[in-house]
Amino acid sequence: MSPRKSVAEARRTRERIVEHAIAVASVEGLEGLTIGRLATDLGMSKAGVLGHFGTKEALQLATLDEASAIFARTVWGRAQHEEPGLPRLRAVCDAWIAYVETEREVFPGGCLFTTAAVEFDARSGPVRDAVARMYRVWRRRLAGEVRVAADCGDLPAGTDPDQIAYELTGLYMAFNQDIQLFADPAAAERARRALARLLGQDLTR
Amino acid sequence: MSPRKSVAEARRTRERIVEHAIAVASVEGLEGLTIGRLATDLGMSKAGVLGHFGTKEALQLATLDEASAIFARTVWGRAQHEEPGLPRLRAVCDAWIAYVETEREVFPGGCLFTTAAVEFDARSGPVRDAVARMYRVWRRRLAGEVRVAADCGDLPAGTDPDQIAYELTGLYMAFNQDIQLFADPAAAERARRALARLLGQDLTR
DNA sequence: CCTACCGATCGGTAGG
DNA sequence: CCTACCGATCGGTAGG
Repeated sequence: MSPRKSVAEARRTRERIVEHAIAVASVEGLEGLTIGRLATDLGMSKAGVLGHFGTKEALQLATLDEASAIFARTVWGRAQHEEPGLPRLRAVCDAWIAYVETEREVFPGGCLFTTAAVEFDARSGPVRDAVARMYRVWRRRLAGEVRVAADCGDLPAGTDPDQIAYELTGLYMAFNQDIQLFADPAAAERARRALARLLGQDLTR
Repeated sequence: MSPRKSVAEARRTRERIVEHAIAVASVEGLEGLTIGRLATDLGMSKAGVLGHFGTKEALQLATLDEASAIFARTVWGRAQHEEPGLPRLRAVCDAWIAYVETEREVFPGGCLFTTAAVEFDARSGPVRDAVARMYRVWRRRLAGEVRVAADCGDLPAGTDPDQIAYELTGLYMAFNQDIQLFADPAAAERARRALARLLGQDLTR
């Protein structure tokens, strides 16, 4: 019997649980996510699932954390090599559109953050706090990139970074809705047009 | 014993249930809404609550219907006397901002439609269908008002009504989030500025 | 509108 | 990681 292998296997099991929890939560919400459902889907016992986290709340936080890592990797990571300012901002927004459009296997019910934000925005507790913190970080990063773009003249002088970050957030919420609620094939096109108005992006490229 | 009075009382009880269901659902969601919770809050038995609707799904649909009536009355109703086109569109958007800001007693957890849309956008069934239908109607009305405004020259000639309606939806989703998740006092100001950009609205009036 | 009840499922624990 | 179990609550029904 090898303790090392056992530890590695346990970690792998935990990863499997979280990965599936993300998929379930994107459809049912973080509250609709249940231990029993996860156990059945993964062919485990409820105690086996819960043992990795202790409480449902800890499972929710772990699910949120991993979703956050995927989002950062997919959207922000892809734009990291671009120059700070408008080039990187455009790359981020393009990656964001692709993320909402193509990550349907990871998030079959759409962006988990949109779901979690609306689900917990009227509650209190650690999950709500985690969601709010993630949104704040994301908005601050967006606004920072807008600021650099404005400072170097790529965006108009009077540009308000927080305002643009706010409008970008709304743009992607509506985009997510067009895809999830209406399954509208024109959704991405509309999102890109809104983006063009906001950032003066070249539509023809 | 008066059958008429009894019927009227039953209707009044039903209205009380729906009114409270709206408040609870705006915080907990339409799935988080439970018969037992309603019964306790209203000092009734579960059977007494459920008897008015038959099933939880029927209760959810009744709650959604009443919320829709309130929304239509508060947002669209207030602008009805304005001239079709940009004047009415502006009045609708102003009323919409006021609605999100001030209807906190009716919707303590924020706009029920935002919550319901995200909660059901990845599911199937009558509730999802009802939510989608309501959003479609609302978007079509908005787009119609934009079209009139563009036709009579109050908005630029190339204006795409569906595009504007899409961007307006996103604007209000982000606005709702700023209020609910961040309790940001600058939320309304930001929403008005986004509106100004979108509709060329005069900010000084 | 009530009491009394149903089977199913919830999050979680004990003990191994 | 499992089985076996806990009290609480879920939506819903029977009968009045």
